[in-house]
Amino acid sequence: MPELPEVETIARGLAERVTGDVIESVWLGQKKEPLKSAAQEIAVTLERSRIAAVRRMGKHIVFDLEKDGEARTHLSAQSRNKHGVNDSHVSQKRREVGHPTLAGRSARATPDRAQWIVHLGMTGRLQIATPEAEIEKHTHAILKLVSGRELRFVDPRRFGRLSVARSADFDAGGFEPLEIDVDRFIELFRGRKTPIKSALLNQKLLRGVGNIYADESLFRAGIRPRRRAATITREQLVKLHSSVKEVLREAIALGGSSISDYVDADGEEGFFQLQHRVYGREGEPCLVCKTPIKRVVISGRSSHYCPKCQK
DNA sequence: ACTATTTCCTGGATGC
DNA sequence: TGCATCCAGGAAATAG
Repeated sequence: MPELPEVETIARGLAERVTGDVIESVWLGQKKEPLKSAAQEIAVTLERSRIAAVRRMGKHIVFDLEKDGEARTHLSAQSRNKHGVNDSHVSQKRREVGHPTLAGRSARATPDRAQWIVHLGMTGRLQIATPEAEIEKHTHAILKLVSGRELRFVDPRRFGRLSVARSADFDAGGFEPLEIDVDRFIELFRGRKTPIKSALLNQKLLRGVGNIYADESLFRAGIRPRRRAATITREQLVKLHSSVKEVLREAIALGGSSISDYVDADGEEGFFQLQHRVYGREGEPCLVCKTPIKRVVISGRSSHYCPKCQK
């Protein structure tokens, strides 16, 4: 399940491989769940755009896109044609038609900017493939790249989401856990009656922390997941602030946690699952005190902790 | 304004 | 072996 460290790993891998490439055409599947923006809007925004950068925001992967004046000329021609999404593979010849006039180019010297936002949900994957490679079941989007490769979005459980941001930059909400300072961090939890575990999972507060890293952070900070956020001392929150950052940094360094079928952009597994101290260790001895690790459900999520080390 | 619960999804694991 | 049931969980929707 991709959380911040896994998404960071994937985004870095993709950045290495597709930055500078141009999206030639887009195919989107029939299933509607994976599409948060309208299919046509996604296709039109992506087609003929250059991938200027790939980065992570919370658990989202953000592709920064640029479209020059020439591309826009073709784009508007295509929009008028009202092609169905599944016909949106753009033919070679149309790509070569015409040249922008000098006037047209100077009038639009700044490239159009947009963003393609991908949330992987539970089982989403972005794979780089050759056109010959077999199309996997549950493939919901295929981007043909000018380099000749394809970028494919595969997601069996369809919890993942694709969207585009055009008029304004994408707002992922919340603070980046690796950037927030300790005072702001403490402020996030003031007056909150919700269990600290739930607060850590709330993306409007911190973006990117998921179930694994919430449990691991709370263990390192010695705080039980059910503790009401507002009752936690300043001192403990200072500890939690550093624990969250420590866990995330270590996980990123190891390429994330491969729990079920998570692999990075190169198909490589991460290794942080070997460092888990509580997550997935119900009944096993605490690595510090040997007390069996407990598992409880908090707001529908399994939560693991050591009843002796965490108060 | 908050907080808690339900819902969406499929595949793998489990049980009989 | 086959078939039904359960479980994983992020975030939006719904309810309180």
